[in-house]
Amino acid sequence: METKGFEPHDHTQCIASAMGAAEHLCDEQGLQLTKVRRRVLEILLEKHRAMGAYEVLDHLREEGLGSQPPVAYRALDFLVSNGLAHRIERLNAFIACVAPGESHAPTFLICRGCSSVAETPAWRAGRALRNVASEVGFEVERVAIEAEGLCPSCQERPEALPETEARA
Amino acid sequence: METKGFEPHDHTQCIASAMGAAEHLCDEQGLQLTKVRRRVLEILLEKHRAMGAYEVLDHLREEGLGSQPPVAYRALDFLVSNGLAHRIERLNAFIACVAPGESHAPTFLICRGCSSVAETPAWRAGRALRNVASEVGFEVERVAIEAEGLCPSCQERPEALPETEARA
DNA sequence: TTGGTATGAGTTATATCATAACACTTCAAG
DNA sequence: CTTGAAGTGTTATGATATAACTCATACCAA
Repeated sequence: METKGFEPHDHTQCIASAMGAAEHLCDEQGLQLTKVRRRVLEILLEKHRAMGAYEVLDHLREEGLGSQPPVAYRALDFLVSNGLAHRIERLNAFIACVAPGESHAPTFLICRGCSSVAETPAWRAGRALRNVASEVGFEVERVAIEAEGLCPSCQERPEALPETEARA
Repeated sequence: METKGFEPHDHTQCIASAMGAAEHLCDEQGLQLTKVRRRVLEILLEKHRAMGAYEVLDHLREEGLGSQPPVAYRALDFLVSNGLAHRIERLNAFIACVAPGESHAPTFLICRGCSSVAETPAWRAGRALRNVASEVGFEVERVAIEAEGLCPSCQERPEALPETEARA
């Protein structure tokens, strides 16, 4: 698994393989990849960026697949619970998982310039966190590791950016 | 710095020293620790847990220090920007920093049983994340590392807990 | 077939979190 | 003193999320 999100790539191929992996996983685990759930995953994959629940809902509504918030939230919860998508806490938004099936502590690099999000394999960060937790007897069930900053292309054109403020 | 949040401790002392550190820091950096800001920090320290902005606001309102959301949010933004408090993305909530002044990637252990939050020094997790980011040219400005799970005492009484679901 | 049960979806209403925009105050620097 | 920057007060609204209940469907057992 590589860091994905800041580089161009064959998107059609990328969607097809992710949907294939999702189908495989659901089949294997006896999960129902229903119409709404499938479509939500496709939408996330097509846009290939973090999307708010209401933005996803707009698409569903246009397609006559549901018009009220719970429809989108339930589908997103299903995808997140089963590792097909992730929730970006920092953005209150969702993004398709780039490597469903692989167990991984999802780790994200969030660009404050262009709002792109890359998922990256920070094994060591996840492991280090678990080690610290176990030292105090904390039992980790899930982890969110999120970095906010600037992606390579936004570093090159600092003019158009929002203000940077003092940070902790 | 030690992990704090799951252990009893001398709370009066803890508040006094944190307020002292805050005053010192503001003095040093020419920041205004105004009445509202000071009181919000005290409230966070007194409760010693993650609090939503509206919960903080309730306290301010009772004390005649402001009654509308922006009052609380501005004070909280000030505290967060200057490292006196942290925002817990997972909870949309805020908590006083246990070690203001020390530069640290804030890292939290969030108990889903009792909602307690411990801040812990996961240096290695932060460093590992920065290393990964730099490999793809991402410039990290701030980091949120949050683990959800069970604190030691909630592990001992699993009856009263909310459901655990499948996790990614 | 019928009826039970489980899961998912539809819908209404509301809770919760957050900020835009503008007016007013305060206070220190020039 | 006046001017400008920072902070605060207030109204209004936007954005995110879930409770609670109903309905539809699939599947299985009697």
